[in-house]
Amino acid sequence: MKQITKHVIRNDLKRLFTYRICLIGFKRKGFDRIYSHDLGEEAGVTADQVRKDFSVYKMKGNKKGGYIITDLLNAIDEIFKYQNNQYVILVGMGNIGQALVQYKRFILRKMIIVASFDINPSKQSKRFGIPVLPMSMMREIIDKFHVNVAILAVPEISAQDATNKLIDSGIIGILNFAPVILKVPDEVIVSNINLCDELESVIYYTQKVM
Amino acid sequence: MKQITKHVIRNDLKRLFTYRICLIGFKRKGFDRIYSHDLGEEAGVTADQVRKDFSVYKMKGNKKGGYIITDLLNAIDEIFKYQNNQYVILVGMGNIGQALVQYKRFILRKMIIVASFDINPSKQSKRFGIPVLPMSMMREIIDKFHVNVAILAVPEISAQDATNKLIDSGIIGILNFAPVILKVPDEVIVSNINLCDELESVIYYTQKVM
DNA sequence: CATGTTTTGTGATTTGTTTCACATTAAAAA
DNA sequence: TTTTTAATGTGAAACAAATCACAAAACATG
Repeated sequence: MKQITKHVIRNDLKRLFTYRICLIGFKRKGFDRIYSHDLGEEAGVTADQVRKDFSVYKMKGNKKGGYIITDLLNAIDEIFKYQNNQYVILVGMGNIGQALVQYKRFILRKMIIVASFDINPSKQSKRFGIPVLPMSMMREIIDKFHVNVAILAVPEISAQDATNKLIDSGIIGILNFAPVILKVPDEVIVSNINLCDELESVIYYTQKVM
Repeated sequence: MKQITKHVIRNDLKRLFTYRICLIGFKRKGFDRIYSHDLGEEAGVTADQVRKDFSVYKMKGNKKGGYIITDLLNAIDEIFKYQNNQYVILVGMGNIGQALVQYKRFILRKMIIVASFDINPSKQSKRFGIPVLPMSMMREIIDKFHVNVAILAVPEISAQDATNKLIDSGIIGILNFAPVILKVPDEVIVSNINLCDELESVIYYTQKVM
């Protein structure tokens, strides 16, 4: 029962996500090549760091000519395996849950919320674009769509129960918005997003600055 | 114009947030003392790490008796200065923005969204519990409530413009939900929450496991 | 009251990450 | 064609973070 906290993802992999955002931006602006220096500037890291990261993942550029943006994007896509749609489920149709269901960007990245679950039957009748189902149907949906990953957006108090049910139904990865450290078996991945902590940390640092 | 990315906050400070969550949980269960071992178990870190963290911040326990939970919570509160209400503003009343405005937990942590801003006048008439104002009123509100920190939940395309306006109006800390690396002056803190990246990283790791 | 046990507190060590330094290469300039 | 310049690529060095090991303290027990 080891808990893997926040930094589920290694820093260098996180930077790959950042690089991708930047690269897409450069591409949109009409560039097709990029120097480590410029990408670093955009991504907020040193040029050394950029080259080192690419070096680790065997992404090659051209001496003097920089990196070809499309190649980099393809390499990153390859690392994160973007060929196929990834089906996920969502538990908890409160404020956060509803926002996530309507969040368009997931689909652009081939991540599809196939269904959401809520204990409250009144939520189940409302129209959200995807089915809102009772918890009892969880296993059926997970099996049907071969779902591995769930987004957990339930209140703190029911987070652990929901987690147990998810794991019981075959889920092995959870993106958790509840401010609770979930107890899960070793093989289950948990990544926590704590909105209060994030906001608070910004406030903390702005006060340090002054 | 240096961008401070994701890890705005040092790892040890992040762990303090985690410890607090756990400590509140233990307190609720009726404990008033805690051993580093048990807290570590709950927080998903080693007991050594817990003691080391507390040691760094001069939080003292009692040999053989463990730590007094209330003392720890007070010490953490002291580090993050929780005496006063912290006023923040929100920009962008899309899905995410609306969810954040209704997010109860901010208030429990004395973080109060005093107003939100949206260019769309139709949003301004709707009832969300707090005023939804045109961008032109930003400076007035920031001055009135001495706001330092803003939550940015606008579409990617308008994120940089909104950021410029925020900084221009005196904001020095931004919690950014737009998938863009914002260009800001050195003294401005940016913390990025990229929901796609987070979900994707969970998917990535579940696929590694299998 | 002495002895054993449990837990904190922290310097020393190890491990991990970032930065540095420079060899290598390719293009441009002379 | 040779020289200069500007980039990548990566091992080595420096730095940062986590773990280890154990001394010190407090309590429990005989």
